[in-house]
Amino acid sequence: MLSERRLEVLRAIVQDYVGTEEPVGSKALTERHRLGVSPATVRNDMAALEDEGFIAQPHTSAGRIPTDKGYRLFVDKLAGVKPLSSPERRAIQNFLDGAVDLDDVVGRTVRLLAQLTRQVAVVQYPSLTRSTVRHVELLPLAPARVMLVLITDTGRVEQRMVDCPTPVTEDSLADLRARLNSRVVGRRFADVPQLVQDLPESFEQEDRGTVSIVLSTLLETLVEETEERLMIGGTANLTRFVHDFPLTIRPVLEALEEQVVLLKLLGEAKDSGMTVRIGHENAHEGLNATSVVAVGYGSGDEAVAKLGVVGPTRMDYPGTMGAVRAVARYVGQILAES
Amino acid sequence: MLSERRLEVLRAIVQDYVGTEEPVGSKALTERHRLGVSPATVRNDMAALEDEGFIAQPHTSAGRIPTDKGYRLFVDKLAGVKPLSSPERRAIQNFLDGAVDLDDVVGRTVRLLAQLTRQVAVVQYPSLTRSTVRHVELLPLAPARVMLVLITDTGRVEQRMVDCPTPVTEDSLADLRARLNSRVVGRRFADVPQLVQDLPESFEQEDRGTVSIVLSTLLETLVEETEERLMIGGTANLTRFVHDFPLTIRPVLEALEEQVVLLKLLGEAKDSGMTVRIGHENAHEGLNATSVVAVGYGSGDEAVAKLGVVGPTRMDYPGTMGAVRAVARYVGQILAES
DNA sequence: TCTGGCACTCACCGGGCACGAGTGCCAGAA
DNA sequence: TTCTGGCACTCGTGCCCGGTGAGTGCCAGA
Repeated sequence: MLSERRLEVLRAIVQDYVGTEEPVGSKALTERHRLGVSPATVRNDMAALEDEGFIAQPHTSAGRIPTDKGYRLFVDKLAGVKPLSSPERRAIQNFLDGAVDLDDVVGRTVRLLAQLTRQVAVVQYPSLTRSTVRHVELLPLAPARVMLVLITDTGRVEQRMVDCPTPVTEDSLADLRARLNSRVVGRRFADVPQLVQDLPESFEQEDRGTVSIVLSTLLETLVEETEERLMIGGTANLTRFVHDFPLTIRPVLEALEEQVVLLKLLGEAKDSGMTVRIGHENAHEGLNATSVVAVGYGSGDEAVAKLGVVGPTRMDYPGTMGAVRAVARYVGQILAES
Repeated sequence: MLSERRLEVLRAIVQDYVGTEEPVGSKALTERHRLGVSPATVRNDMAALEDEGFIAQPHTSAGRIPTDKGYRLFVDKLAGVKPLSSPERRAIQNFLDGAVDLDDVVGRTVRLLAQLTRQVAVVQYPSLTRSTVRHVELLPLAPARVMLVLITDTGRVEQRMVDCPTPVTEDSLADLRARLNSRVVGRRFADVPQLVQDLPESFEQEDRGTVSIVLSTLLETLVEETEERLMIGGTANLTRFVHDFPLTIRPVLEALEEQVVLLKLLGEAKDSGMTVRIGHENAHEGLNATSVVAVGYGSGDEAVAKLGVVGPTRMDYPGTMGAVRAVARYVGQILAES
């Protein structure tokens, strides 16, 4: 087991490296931190830490930098979550309070998170499957054409065109609308399929074609939209470290463009509590030099979606985690209010 | 005025430079193009072109590269628009045909354009002000709470919450819905304000409060949403030239993150026909090293929005213009069908 | 007006060299 | 046993320097 002081040395190395972006040597370390021992002692500790795989040397006559394993230990044992200052908290609230609709909430959240952490921010739209139905609307556009509009409790709206096999009257449409809503309003999306299962049977023969096609479109929408949407921002922050890995930036940008990858990334995060994935812990190759800090957010106790940031493994973990957690909380509040 | 051959030399320089990304000298030029004259002659022509400001030398003993002015002349006089191959056209159509809703159309368009041009693609959502109303829906959510849903002929849906001063009955809401729709369906958004101007007067005193707040919310939505939405993609393509301007990439990413800047950029493009803005012709400083190729698209003759690409001034103009034009046409068709 | 020749410029490349940060090891002190 | 100071060693970085070659401008002659 590592002694108390060796852990302290690791913490100091991580902190210095995050700050300076340069390998840190034994002498500099004793000068900047009150370790109470000489550089020679620190060197011995460093050798031990290197044996254990927590730090590494880029080349022989250079200082040490933390490895992924080193950051992992730092995050798990050595670092807390740094709470935001109260001016920062006020700023978050003010900024988010101005949002007019869901798109706006998500957009503002992304910008906010990118600005606070100075990294790339990713925010998932509230998931349909975990949301509840606020309203289903059926609009007659033409005799045999209906628009299906789905509204969630989180304010999200989805619409689909439905071509009916036979012309539908305003009356039977109103009937369907009423019966449909009475069954599904307030229920979770995941439960909708079985709630409407027997609905066609209760209609006249002539309307059943229309009813079942409307229902199947509704169910399709649920399935299709389960592949969630998300928004990203702050990609310009990637250029902050372009000087030491100009070639690392490309795979990251590519990964960020693939929603599938990002959704998987957020999906891997735990539902509650914060998840930190460091370097090679990320399955996607392009993100092997980055860390992801993600957390679920929601209007109530339960997470309806996730948000987080993507940055270099060499990031300020306590600060980033603090910002991510704070933003998630405030977004949850905003959603609960609307 | 420049002689025919000098223009030919300029064209050759632009083509070679776009291909190789390296300053092009007189000797290489005569070897790769059948100009029918010696390097010495070309040198004289180059000197003349440099005097006129069409090309420049990065440093004394190097070849020439085109200036913004040189590219401008190339685009205006020397380059055509390169039509796509028919496999490419088929691929576009197949890819766009699979779209299920407006978001999907725009998303696919962005990816397509980024892939075809290997540059950053920007697609504006169909504008509200130039669209027509397909339907306005009013949904009672609570006794004094109504959701306003606005549907455009291009498939776009906007919704707003309305808090009414007094509880509204289902009947009076239906009445308002019917009268509202009879006035505005099929009309252009820009005309809506004056079409509904006198509507409150025709209602009973007790409902006027509700009517006017619904209308004002509707009008607000029109104004707010005039600041359009857009989608971008292909930012990973920026890294293709990271080797010669690693520091240029940052301002570009920053500019791309500001929707306002992009909207202005597209807004400056002509409504019809293609617009090419080269280097310093772009007002925004961050984009001084990039060119923007933009064009309007729409379901009919008229443009409802714009799309385009952002790339280095050293881009394949004929090919890019061809791709942008083709994609715009197909998107227009898709929108017209839905 | 074009061409070949010629002198000149200057970015780029590779080698050699000094510098210095950082290391590992060891003997002696606490 | 643990820490400390000293010392030799490594090696990346920055700098200078000369050679090379692509490219130029100019000029005299066709």
